[in-house]
Amino acid sequence: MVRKSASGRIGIADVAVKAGVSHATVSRVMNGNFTVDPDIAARVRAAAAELKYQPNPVGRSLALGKTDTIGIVVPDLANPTFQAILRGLSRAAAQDGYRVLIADSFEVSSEESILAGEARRRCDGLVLCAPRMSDAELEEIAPSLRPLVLINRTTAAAEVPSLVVDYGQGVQDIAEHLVELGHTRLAFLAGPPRSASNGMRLQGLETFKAAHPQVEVTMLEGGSDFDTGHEAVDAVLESGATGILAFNDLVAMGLMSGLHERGLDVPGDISVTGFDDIPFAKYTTPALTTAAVPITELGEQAWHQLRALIRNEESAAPGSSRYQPRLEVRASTGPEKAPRSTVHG
Amino acid sequence: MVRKSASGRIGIADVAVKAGVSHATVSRVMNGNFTVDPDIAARVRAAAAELKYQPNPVGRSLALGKTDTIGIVVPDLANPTFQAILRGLSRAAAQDGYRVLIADSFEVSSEESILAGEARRRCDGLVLCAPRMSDAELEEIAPSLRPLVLINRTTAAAEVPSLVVDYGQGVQDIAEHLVELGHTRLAFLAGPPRSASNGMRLQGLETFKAAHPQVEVTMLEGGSDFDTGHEAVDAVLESGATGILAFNDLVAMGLMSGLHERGLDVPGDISVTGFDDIPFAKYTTPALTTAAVPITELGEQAWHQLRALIRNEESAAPGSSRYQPRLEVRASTGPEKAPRSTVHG
DNA sequence: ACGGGACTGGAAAGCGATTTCTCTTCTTTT
DNA sequence: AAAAGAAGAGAAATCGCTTTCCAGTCCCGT
Repeated sequence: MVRKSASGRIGIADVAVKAGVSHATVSRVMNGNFTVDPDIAARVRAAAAELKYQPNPVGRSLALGKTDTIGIVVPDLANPTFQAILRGLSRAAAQDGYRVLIADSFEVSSEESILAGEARRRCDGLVLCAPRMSDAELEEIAPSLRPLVLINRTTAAAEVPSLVVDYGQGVQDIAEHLVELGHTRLAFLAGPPRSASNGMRLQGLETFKAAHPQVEVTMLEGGSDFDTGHEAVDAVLESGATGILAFNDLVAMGLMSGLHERGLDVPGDISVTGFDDIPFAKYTTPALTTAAVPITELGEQAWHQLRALIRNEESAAPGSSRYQPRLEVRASTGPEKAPRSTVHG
Repeated sequence: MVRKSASGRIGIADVAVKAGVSHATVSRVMNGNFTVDPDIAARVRAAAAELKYQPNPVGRSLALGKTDTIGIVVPDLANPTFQAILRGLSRAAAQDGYRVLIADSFEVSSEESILAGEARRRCDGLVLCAPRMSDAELEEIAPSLRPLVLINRTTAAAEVPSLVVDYGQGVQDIAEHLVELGHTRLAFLAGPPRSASNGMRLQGLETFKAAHPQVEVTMLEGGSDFDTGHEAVDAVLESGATGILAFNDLVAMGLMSGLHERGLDVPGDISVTGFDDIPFAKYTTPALTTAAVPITELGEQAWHQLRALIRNEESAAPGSSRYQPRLEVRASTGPEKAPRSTVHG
């Protein structure tokens, strides 16, 4: 009969009794401390095996002051970008024996810092993914969240590395590509207003406009999902633009679908571009021209940065790094046809 | 100057000192125990606020014997189906103040039970998603994992509710639909061999074949992602089938993309169907005919079942439930054209 | 043969909370 | 006014484990 120590599960005490030693010795054996007589160690191991003893991680965490768990806060778990980051992070962390706790803020920026704090206290470190909170708030809470790694966001707070994708450059590359194809009237379908990556894209477009004064760039309201793109068809057509830069691949796909329903040809009538190069982008018809972001790798790198912080708080803070998107020209962009209207304005 | 109790963070002891009371009293106040004098309670609260005290969840967990966290084990975090389940689960659990810890087994079935055990010990309950392990192993470890909820898998172990989608019925519905359109030669692009849901589909097809002896059904090897579908083009064409049942939407999309590259028309030349009705399915060209599975809802229901188990182990074990897929006829299926070859075999 | 260093393993002190137990102190009742 | 009862708050036990501290053992050199 297996003794149960008060609670329902087998504890270190049960093993100690069965092996006829103190629980301190059991602990030593379980943790590979070699100051234990091999015979006794064997006896303890046998007892542990027979009882199927597994140390309670909560007790362990309390004693050790670490949980072997990291947290990640994302604004929207439905977004493929964040899913990919999560996947990369989880995979990399698992290889080092760490688990990941997820927190979805559902784009409610006011919840973010609370969520982050709660997650952080249960973990050894935190990855904050494209937080929607203000710069001021971020800078204020960042220190209490360390070890902390930021993704697609930066902060002035010390010891907080951040990994950011250069969306501004990516958007410029795409716009250049469209211009080279002869397009002179572009439209940008924007993303969520609070998204920093949307801000970076807007900045990139400003730079582009400065360099290409002859190109007309219309800004359209948007979002980050299929429906946004699908619903934007009218606005896009009204703009008269022939080259559309969608916030991301999802929006681009929704838009293409909508254009298709209107009987318009992509890229014959209108060229459409996305951003991110999600796995689906290759398989749309026509295949989507987009800017590829090594997004899973981003999650992986986030772990490496976090690991460095966790392992050695003194270590030279690993600098923040910047990822350059790579233009992927596919079939959804083509040369501008004869303009539908000769003059405008 | 804020006192730090040994560790770097502010503990209950600091608040106790600052408020001039014992930590027992602080605990009482923080937990809404009303046997504390209002004046003292106010003093404690003030001290806690000033020190920005937040109770350490690990210490709390040890004392309370609960972590307010649940775990989920999935075979592949890259799979949209599991992502959707995770999303539903996370959202529902968050509403009740629970967090979720994720574990990805990367389709390595031998790791699954270890992973599950480790996750379970850190949590108050576990959701096992489409486990790839054998029935015997599942039944053996299930009791030690309780409270446990299974998704797309059942077990004989007691007190383990499971939520399963009736893939068999769904496949039959799709096949019927194709037959009604005049197709007499079908092909099934199978999924991962160890997947139970693949097994259910195969069973469904057997039932279908028994009911429709005149219909030829070819079985093809496959997988669960885009590339599988894309690479299956040759095999599909060789089979001579005019109606293709892909394992899921991803495979269907990959296949359609491949067929498109070969200059074939869907559904003109070949009809293609998917399974799951992922958000993308609506937006492919042509829009994908598929069987819709309320997958996010599945994650949500998993939480409800788990919650019932956690809250009251005595409660009538909530029965297992079965979800019926709903046929979504879209544009990727159409009537069979004149057969490309009159006779075969 | 005896003192000192290397080993072993038990006892006990945390880790940071919650909670029971107990002792005051203040009310209330007779 | 005395006894019984209620209420409030501190001391101490717990949760399950790790780890320091320390008391014995054993072996070795002198």
